Amino acid sequence: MTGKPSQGLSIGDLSARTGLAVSAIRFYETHGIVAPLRNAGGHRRYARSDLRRLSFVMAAQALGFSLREIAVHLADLPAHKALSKADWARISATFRTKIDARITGLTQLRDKLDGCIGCGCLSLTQCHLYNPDDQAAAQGAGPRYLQTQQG
Amino acid sequence: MTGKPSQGLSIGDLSARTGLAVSAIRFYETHGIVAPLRNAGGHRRYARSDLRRLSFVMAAQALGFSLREIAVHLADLPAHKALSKADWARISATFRTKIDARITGLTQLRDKLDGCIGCGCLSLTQCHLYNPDDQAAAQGAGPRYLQTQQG
DNA sequence: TCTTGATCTCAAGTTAACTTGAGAAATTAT
DNA sequence: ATAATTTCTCAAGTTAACTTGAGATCAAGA
Repeated sequence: MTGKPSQGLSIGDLSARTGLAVSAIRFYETHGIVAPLRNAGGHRRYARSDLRRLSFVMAAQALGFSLREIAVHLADLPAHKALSKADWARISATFRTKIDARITGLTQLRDKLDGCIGCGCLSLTQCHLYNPDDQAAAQGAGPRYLQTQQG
Repeated sequence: MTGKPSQGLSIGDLSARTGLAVSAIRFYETHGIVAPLRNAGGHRRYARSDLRRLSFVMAAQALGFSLREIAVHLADLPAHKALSKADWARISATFRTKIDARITGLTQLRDKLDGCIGCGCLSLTQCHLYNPDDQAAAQGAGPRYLQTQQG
């Protein structure tokens, strides 16, 4: 800890409390997720609410959301000003919806996978697993340039 | 379609039937996911069972599993020989387990997120969301060099 | 005051999962 | 037999999400 609560938290403080690497926190700044002020010497000074922002980012990422998506949601909030409980509740609710959707998608795909074990289908054209509907259900990994809209 | 069923499927056939790009199928080969034979001219010739392999890969990816994980599971199977129904059932069952785990993780995180809305916690040290237990629950995105073991 | 230690900036490297491009053979269609 | 496709190989580019390294400056304790 810096010991000087007068000027807010240092990047090292944030790192220590969130477990994020200092470099990651700086990286997030370039992506508009946090926007710290600077002290006289040019060092970043964070508000306590930034802890909450970062915690939200970490949670959302663990749930499989991309930084871009997350940034969009955080953009809805006051930039520097502290997050109110209402703000937090609002974005949390939005995410709850997304999480629910994702769980639903996974459940459906699981069930269809079960179905496919029995059906022994080789023809993908009629395989449950490759209905376009399901594709949207869970977007997983990597640079899939086609069809990777944001759902 | 090639029209000559004598020699198996061409890479273009696979592409047409799975929707995967030709380049992606070649890429998968370098990662040990498919291992086609070659005809006289050096062109790849796939078995029908490779359609099933690729379909499995696509499904698993949609569920958020990495190619590496998928490759490990497929390595359990006979390389060139056709997948038996039993083989398919076995890996599907394994994946079912993983899917279940993922759903469980998402559900727990959702509930904890709900809890956090109410608690208004700013101290991450005691926030439900950042219990190490939960971290393992869902590994989402990106090169997280630390702590990204394989679960 | 001086010496570590923390930060700063900026460029470049890394992993995953592919795509794009170039130049050259093999296949297929006419 | 030709032209038009398809494939082949291999190198290099792309996106996301960060990390690593270099050289310089700021801050804090002995």
